[in-house]
Amino acid sequence: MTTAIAGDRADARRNRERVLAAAADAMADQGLDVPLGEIARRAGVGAGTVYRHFPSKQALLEAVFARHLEDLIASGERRAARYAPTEAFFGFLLDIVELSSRRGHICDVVTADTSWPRPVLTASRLRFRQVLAALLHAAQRAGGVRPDVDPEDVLALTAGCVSTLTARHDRPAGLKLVHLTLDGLRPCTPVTKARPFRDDPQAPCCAECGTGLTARPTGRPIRYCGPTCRQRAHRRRLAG
Amino acid sequence: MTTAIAGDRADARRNRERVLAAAADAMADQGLDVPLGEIARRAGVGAGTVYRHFPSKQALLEAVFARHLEDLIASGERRAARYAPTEAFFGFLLDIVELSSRRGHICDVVTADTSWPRPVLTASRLRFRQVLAALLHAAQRAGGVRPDVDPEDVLALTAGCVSTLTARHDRPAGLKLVHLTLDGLRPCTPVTKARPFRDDPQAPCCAECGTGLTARPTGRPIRYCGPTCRQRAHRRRLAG
Amino acid sequence: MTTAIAGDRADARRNRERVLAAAADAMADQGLDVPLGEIARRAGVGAGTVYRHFPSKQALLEAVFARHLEDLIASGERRAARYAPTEAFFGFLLDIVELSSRRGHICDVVTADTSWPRPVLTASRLRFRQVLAALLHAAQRAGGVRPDVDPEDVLALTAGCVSTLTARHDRPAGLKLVHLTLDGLRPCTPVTKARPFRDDPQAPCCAECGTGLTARPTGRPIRYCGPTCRQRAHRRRLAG
Amino acid sequence: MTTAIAGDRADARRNRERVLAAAADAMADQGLDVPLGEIARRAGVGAGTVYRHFPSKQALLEAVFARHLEDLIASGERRAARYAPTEAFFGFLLDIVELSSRRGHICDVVTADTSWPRPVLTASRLRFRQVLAALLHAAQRAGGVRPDVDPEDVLALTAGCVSTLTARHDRPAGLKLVHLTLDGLRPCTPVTKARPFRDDPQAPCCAECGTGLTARPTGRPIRYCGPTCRQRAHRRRLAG
DNA sequence: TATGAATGAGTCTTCATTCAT
DNA sequence: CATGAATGAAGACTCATTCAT
Repeated sequence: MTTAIAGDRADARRNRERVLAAAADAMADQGLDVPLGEIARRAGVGAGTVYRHFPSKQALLEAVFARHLEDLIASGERRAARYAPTEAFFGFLLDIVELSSRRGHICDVVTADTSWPRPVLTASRLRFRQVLAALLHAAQRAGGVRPDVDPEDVLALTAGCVSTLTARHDRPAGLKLVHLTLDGLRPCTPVTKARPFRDDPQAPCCAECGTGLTARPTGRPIRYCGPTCRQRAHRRRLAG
Repeated sequence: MTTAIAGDRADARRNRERVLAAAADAMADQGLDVPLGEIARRAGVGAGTVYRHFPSKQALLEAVFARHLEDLIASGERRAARYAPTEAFFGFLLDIVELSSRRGHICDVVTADTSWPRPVLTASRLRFRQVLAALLHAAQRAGGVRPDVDPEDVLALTAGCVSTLTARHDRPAGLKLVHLTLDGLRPCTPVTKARPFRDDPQAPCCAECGTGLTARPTGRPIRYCGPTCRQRAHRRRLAG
Repeated sequence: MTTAIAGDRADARRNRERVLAAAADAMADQGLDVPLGEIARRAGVGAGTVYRHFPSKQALLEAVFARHLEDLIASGERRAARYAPTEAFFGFLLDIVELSSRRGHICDVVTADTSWPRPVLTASRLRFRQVLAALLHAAQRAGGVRPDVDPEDVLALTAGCVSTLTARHDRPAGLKLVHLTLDGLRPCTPVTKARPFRDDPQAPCCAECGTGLTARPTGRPIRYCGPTCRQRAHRRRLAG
Repeated sequence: MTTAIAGDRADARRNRERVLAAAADAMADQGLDVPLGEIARRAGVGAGTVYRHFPSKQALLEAVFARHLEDLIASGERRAARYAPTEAFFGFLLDIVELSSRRGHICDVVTADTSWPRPVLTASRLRFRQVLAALLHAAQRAGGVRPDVDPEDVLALTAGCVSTLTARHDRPAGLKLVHLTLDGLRPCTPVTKARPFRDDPQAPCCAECGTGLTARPTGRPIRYCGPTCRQRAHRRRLAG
């Protein structure tokens, strides 16, 4: 009896694995809307077998996500164990980008906090957050990462990197951009300031550098914050 | 009479606008898979009316995208006309991020070149690319942007920023990250180097700094690239 | 006022004609399921105008049919007025076949008595029947048509001819068949007898000529009705 | 998994049969435009089940047609095996008329060669043609059928017979007409000649017998081909 | 037990008909 | 008054889920 059950269990586990792998592939190829029948077909099992292992399609997708998160967690733990903090942190982020972009649409889960209602993912997600936070804080203590970013920042930025890498079909070029982005987390990077349009009457600003301007009492509208910018604009006009 | 497209009557134009707006809203709320009936319901019209104005759901989505692109183009042209090159360029990117993230899933279109087979979008997309390229090149000539990025890079990075902003539900924090990312386009930012795992047998590297290592003939595995890194790791272990 | 109304009437009549003609064309091209909008498009009017002239699509189709019937009636009356009875009768049938097959699916109406519920057609149909019956009876009195056929027979046969002509894409060949068929209405053509399968136990018949057979009391099954047929079958077997 | 076709399980085969039968019935009752849902309802299954067995409505109709053709083929082969050539040939035609008219609109398929684009029917159609041609040629060799008809002629004529039988709601009367028509295929039947209208200026002909007339140099229009016809017309006028 | 057949609600799309312009 | 835009009830088809084999 025991042996028979054990045999069944092995069989079931094998099927479960095949379904999970097929689902991950199918989702990467065709998006999250891939029909369940397609997943079953790729796994070489019947639709009923998929339902034997996962109570709904939703649950299957969550299992795929959880599996992905576990891969990331494992990667983070390896990085933490074997590298200096800063190296481990950035290496982990690159791992996330790499693994997530390869898996297509699955990457969303890394950041999605509220979009999946079921609590199945909670455990994996929590551990993932802990690993990320630990690596981040260690790197910050080591001085390799700006102190004013929190784990949410990092997560959002990483999601952006996955998007960047996916958008840039030229893979080396994409990676270059990812590195560019991640370097923004290192200390001492200046921050671009957003500026309103110059002609916005509610917020006049220098036409050259965008500095906010205060209207003169004379009423004549001013265009530049000072002679420096006026001169610079003049030179540009000459250069045409 | 297969799907005659509506003409220019006042009520028809009004309905067309309502449908477009409702579609943009619905897509932002529920994704590109939003049922057409939901769009019709939001617009307060019948399903048939949607089809009178757009011959298929696909065409409706494309029209929404094209409209979005045209908004971006207009924004870019305003920036180009009224700002110094570098200001205009970064302002345009922030506009894109701003407008696209508000519109949810529509942002994909900014980067998607080949994913939409129909040529409806071609014209808008082309002009968008031209505007972006012009702003980029002007900013590069002005010395405000690294010379080694091309329009594709910028587009991919911008897509990443949209993703970042969407992922970070805290809006000011998200904008901070976006600025961080865009600053990577300014000159003189160093690039993070990706490194393989230290224990990868095919590519051993220093456990502290990641520098590639060459195995010694003695066979004893080495862990650090030199005494400096060994000492640094030691101090970290003491602190840990 | 009167002039204005007269002008309107002329205009309306013109539109009514255009719609009728467009409907006939469209039905010939695309079948009875042609969308009403397509008819309006071909007529160069709006859908509303079609409804101004015909209260429903059904009514429009019936008007087309009635028009077709009136064409046939006119043809029949010309034949009756100008030809000898037998000539007139067969000429009329050929006219029906000709006109109906040219008009595609409309031909059904010639025979359809009960399929169209509305009484709009009744008047035209009645007159058509009268014309046909008059021509038939005259031809029968003249000895040119078998006396044992009635108008229903003729109508059914004519419908068959339309079908034959439509089925045979080679037009001259189709006409040859039509003539072949119509000649069956002339006097003295023998009638093919339908026969059950020889091996049908309920109705044994001669394997050569199909004559019904009576089982012999001996029980040995018989195959031929007599020596003549047996010999004929034998010769055929030799000829192989 | 787009419309996986059902396999060979007992229940699946049973359902497939029920769907086919229901489709044939429904098509006979309501025409080819019968809603698929109606077919499903008659078969006592869900709409999805119909799609499991037939990938589209089109495919279902084709399957019904193919089934019909196969019935006809079987009938033709039985006729060929058990009857003398001429008997077999006419018996086959009567079988076709019988089976097709019972099945309503399906009869079209017998003649339709090019109207169904998909090649599903090709095999059945080809065999049907072969059976028909074989029977025809054998009957022609046996002297029972005019040598100047080809299989296309026969097919077109048979389609006409189906139409005739359908049009004549009185079944025995309809069969009488069918026999009348088919006898036209037997040797030595004269062919009705079509004649233009007498008053057609381009083709003047005798008002009594239709023979073409040549205008006299005197210019006075002539009405009859000779004194015989003139006298005959005179007598008719007296009788009229 | 695993399979895959059956289900039926939901989606896109068409089109006869009505009605505002 | 003619136009053509709006309507909404079907219809074909898909697919997550259940259940018989």
